[in-house]
Amino acid sequence: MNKHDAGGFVGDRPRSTDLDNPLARKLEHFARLADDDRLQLAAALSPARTIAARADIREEGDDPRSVNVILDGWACRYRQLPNGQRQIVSLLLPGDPCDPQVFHQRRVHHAIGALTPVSLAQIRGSAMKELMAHSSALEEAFFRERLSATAIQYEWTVSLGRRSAIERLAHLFCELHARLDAVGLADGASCAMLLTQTDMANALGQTSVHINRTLKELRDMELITLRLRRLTIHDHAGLQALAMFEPTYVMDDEVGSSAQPR
Amino acid sequence: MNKHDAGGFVGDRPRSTDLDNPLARKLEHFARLADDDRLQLAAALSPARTIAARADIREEGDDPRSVNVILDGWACRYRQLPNGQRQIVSLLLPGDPCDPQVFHQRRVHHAIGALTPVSLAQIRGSAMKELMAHSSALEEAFFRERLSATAIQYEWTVSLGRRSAIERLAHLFCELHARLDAVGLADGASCAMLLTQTDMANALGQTSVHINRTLKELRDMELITLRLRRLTIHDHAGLQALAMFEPTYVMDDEVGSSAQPR
DNA sequence: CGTAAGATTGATTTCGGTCAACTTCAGTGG
DNA sequence: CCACTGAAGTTGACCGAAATCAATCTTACG
Repeated sequence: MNKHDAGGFVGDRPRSTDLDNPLARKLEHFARLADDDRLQLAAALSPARTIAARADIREEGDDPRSVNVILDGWACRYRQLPNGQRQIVSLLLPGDPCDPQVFHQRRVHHAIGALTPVSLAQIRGSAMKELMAHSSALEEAFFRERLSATAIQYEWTVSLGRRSAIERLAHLFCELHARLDAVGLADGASCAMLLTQTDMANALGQTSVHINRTLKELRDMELITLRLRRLTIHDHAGLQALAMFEPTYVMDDEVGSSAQPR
Repeated sequence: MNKHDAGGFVGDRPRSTDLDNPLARKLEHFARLADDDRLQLAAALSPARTIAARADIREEGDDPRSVNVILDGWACRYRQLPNGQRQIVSLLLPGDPCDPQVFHQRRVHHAIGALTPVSLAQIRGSAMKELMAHSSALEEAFFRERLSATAIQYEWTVSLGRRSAIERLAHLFCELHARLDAVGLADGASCAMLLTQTDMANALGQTSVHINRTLKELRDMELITLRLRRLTIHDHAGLQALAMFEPTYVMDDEVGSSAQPR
């Protein structure tokens, strides 16, 4: 599973940067990649480093175009208001780039924090440019990945603005399941759910007390169960209808995702 | 509710694509442009077309990388939920690109609508690439423009999630004033305010009735006045403090904006 | 100058927040 | 192996900000 002369110089290649990383799996949804594309991509990923749960992810390098990619674990982009309130602005799952560009603005307006232990790899800006220049498939894939992230961000605005508590939570679960499914991390109707109720509250602009009650309501409606950090969706169609969730915006791909019942 | 398109082709005037367009003014904040950069930029802008107030802005071409730039008027990105509720996801002001890429996703998940009559110019994808290739200043400027738009989007999430009604409205006013100021459209402490109270409600996830009361409260606190589609900020520091507004995320530039008291 | 969109105001309701107590659970060390 | 600890989750009583419903009033403009 190892190859050199991948157009580069990279000598030693640790395990984490192998061909089957979550970023590659995700990009497959956005463009049909050639074997060589996957090779180049894997070669561009720096060795993984690990961040402890609840620690902030900080930039080290100085290259504003470089991209940190999550290989394992969950993280979030968040903002802490002067009055102490916290709002999670986006959730970052395996395969997601977590645009460290933000570290290059004058003042950091939102931080990136690990919600669980996180393993990260970096693609340098120069390597990124080369990837895009060499492969139009990769260029297309990265371009559409950005569109997808943006669409997800817009949909969060819609949730916070116009969805009720139960709709919001339902929508979050639909989104997370779809995103995890896209990188092969959903197991049929179930997937990991690594957020605490307080995290959910910080993401959905509510209190953990009310999340708890809403969760109970979703359980009582027999739409989901949530046990041992694992979410199971019993009635996918029902949950999506309640959430007014339209699955296509997450991936909007050619192939269609694997575990989308109904 | 939406009228049909304004047919386009209204009095094409190369005038609008002159050197002093709002996009150029905005980009100046992000990188120091040479005369030649401004020239190239102006040349890349297609003749302006006009969209009627309350009409949707639709894509015509087929080039996913092309960018529509607002030259005059206000628009918004919005989403209409199946239950009829409307949420404005972002506001688009003169100088803002309104990423028509969205029209190239399978299903359009959010539309772009004119809030006032809008005049638009387009930069083709190929022209865009050339601009970036020829001038690293323009490349830098467009790159940072994207960062800024993203930061604004994140801040909306924070507003909807964690700010109270009056804080939200105050924050919106601070943001709009800063953005208009950056393209030379603020006049000291005052600027145009082309949103109806219903628009504000749709942007801030509230009802127009409550916007009205909140507006009154802001007036009573002598922070602002709003008359004849014009906003005047009487106590900039007070408004910013109330909104927990941190001006730098909007532009975060070298030069600093012109009308930022204190 | 008539009309419709927008703005204003009051009365009432409701969803979600606040406060507070209590339980469960995972991990740690004696 | 159990006792202790702190974080996470659960539940109840009460409160309050914003929604809803409804009735004007004002303004822009054809």
